[in-house]
Amino acid sequence: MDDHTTEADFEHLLRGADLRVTRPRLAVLRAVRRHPHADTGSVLVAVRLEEPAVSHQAVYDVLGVLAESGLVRRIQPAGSVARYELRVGDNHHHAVCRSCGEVADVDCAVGVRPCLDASDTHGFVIDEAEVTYWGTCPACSTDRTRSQSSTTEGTR
Amino acid sequence: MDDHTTEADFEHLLRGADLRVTRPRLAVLRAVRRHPHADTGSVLVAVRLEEPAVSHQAVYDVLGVLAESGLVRRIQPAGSVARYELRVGDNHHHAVCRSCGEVADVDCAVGVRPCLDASDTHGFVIDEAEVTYWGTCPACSTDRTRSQSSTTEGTR
DNA sequence: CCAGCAATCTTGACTCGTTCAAGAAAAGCG
DNA sequence: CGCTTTTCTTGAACGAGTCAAGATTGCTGG
Repeated sequence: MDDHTTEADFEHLLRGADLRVTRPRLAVLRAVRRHPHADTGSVLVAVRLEEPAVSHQAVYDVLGVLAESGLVRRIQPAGSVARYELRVGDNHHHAVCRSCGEVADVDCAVGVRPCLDASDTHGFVIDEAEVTYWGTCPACSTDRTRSQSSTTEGTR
Repeated sequence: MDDHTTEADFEHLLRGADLRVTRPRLAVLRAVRRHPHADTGSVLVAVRLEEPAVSHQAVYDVLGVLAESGLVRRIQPAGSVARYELRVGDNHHHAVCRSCGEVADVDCAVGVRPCLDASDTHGFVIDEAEVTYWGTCPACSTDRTRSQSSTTEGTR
């Protein structure tokens, strides 16, 4: 639950990115640290636990600039809203549950930069390869086994 | 521009998937064939060129069932709306332009099923690995070179 | 070839994540 | 300690996608 990144660390991160240090920004960073892969709404709720006066727009703005500055990473699996995480810099990937949307970190087996070498990129200048693993999370796997009958399951 | 898939082929595809053959569905299939990676709005416009009376809801429904049945593939890069393509069955990937959203097909260099072997999936049962290459398309690369001064460039 | 059922489509309202805009607040500089 | 610029608040708006109810239409069996 708790983490070792100190308040001062966050302050350094912000200053290092030429961003002003504000209460909303620190609160957002703390929220994202506590809730990896949280969507904007969850971040907003978490932020307001410590800073009740922060507007939803501020959270959108903050997450936006933090993502642009590379302090947080924004992920957005198909069919899901935007989610955020603090873990940046290491090219890791994500497993997404098709039924509940749960996200888990996955270190690429191949090592750093998985299959960044695409054969023919049609002239595109590629700077990043993102891998998303689709499947079923442990919780949903169990549910499925139990209520085997459920018809409408696969996609949607 | 034109394609070799005949009307009869589409009919077979639909019947094979236990789907009724309707004018809207055939029109959607033709539209997706003509416009690979088109979003729903573009598909709607294309459909109405031949079937003016088709509702937007019908297009959503049709694209939905076609995707569920595996007759079309739905892709949705972060920050983009849903896009569709006919090319299914071969595990190919996509290059997405960060500046204009253009999408191009990319055959994975590693062969079939790229890095589907994730090291630790935290108990997730993975059934698919999706790779998205992020970069700049040829057109946008050229633009960038020309107007080198542009400051706000990177993301967004 | 036609009746009947179920799947599909039309119409129109509505949700929800996200963005836009304008003015108030506060961070950091000199 | 003011000033300038960034950041935040407030409140409205946008747009992709969804929901719901009733009208149509595809397909099956007689």
